[in-house]
Amino acid sequence: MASLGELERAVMDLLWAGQEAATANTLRDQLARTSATQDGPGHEGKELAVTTVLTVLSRLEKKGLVERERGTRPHRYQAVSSRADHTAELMHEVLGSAPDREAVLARFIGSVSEGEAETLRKLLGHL
Amino acid sequence: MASLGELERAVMDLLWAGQEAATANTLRDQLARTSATQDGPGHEGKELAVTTVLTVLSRLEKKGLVERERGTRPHRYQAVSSRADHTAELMHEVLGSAPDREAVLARFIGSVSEGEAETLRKLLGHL
DNA sequence: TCAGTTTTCTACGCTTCGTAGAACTGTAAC
DNA sequence: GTTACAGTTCTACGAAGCGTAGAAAACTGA
Repeated sequence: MASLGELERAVMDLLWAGQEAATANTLRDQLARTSATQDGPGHEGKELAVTTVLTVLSRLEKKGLVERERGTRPHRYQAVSSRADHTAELMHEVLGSAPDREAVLARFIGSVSEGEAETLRKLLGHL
Repeated sequence: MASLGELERAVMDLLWAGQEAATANTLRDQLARTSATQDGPGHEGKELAVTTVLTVLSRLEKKGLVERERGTRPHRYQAVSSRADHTAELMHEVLGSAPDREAVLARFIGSVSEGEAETLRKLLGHL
């Protein structure tokens, strides 16, 4: 249950980018703005209904990616884990499903940039 | 377009396991047998229709995971790349979607077993 | 209590996947 | 070369996931 839809991902990106918990309305506005800027001029930002955003947030909550404060009246939503954590977890998930983990790691390392290889060496150094 | 359904995955597992190209019928039989043994006794193997297997193979072909020899009359199907290659590619895909690649790698390395860390060190050594 | 805001319920259309019948096609034997 | 059969493609349906949002319910401030 790892894959996200397009809008779900867009919402997660916003939650991961912002450091504070956000309300559905805030997110709705940000979605309008970001899609307007990123998709270039002429492609006006999607004016989503707030209910749409709320539905998506509920689904993300059910998936365990988002948690909400139910106390405050406009509920505030935030990502459960950082994007980096989440992505790393995904990578482990992908890797975990393989019986030949070492072979996978070999292939993986084989196609990593030199800069990243260096990063990895450093990270592995102090273990 | 990375995720596979349950049956699609089962078929890929068979294609990855066998070294030779297989026909739809062969796969149908293997599916019946493997699900019988793996799921324990009492759970009889799924007797799928051959058309079902063919449909799945077509879909896998469209996804670029499988290729078939159209020359021979019972078409023969085989995985385009090894499971290890495929999995490693998936990992790169997951990683590639992140703007903070180094942070992801750090988290990833952080939760790798010591044995695998050793493997990684060796792999990174001779680059 | 009332009006406005926020959340939940319900729903519809689209796509993917498991599943397979129906129809078509190639092949081998007669 | 016509026929019978194995193999392949076409078409389709039901379930689930996702984008989308209206309608209804719940809440809050006045």
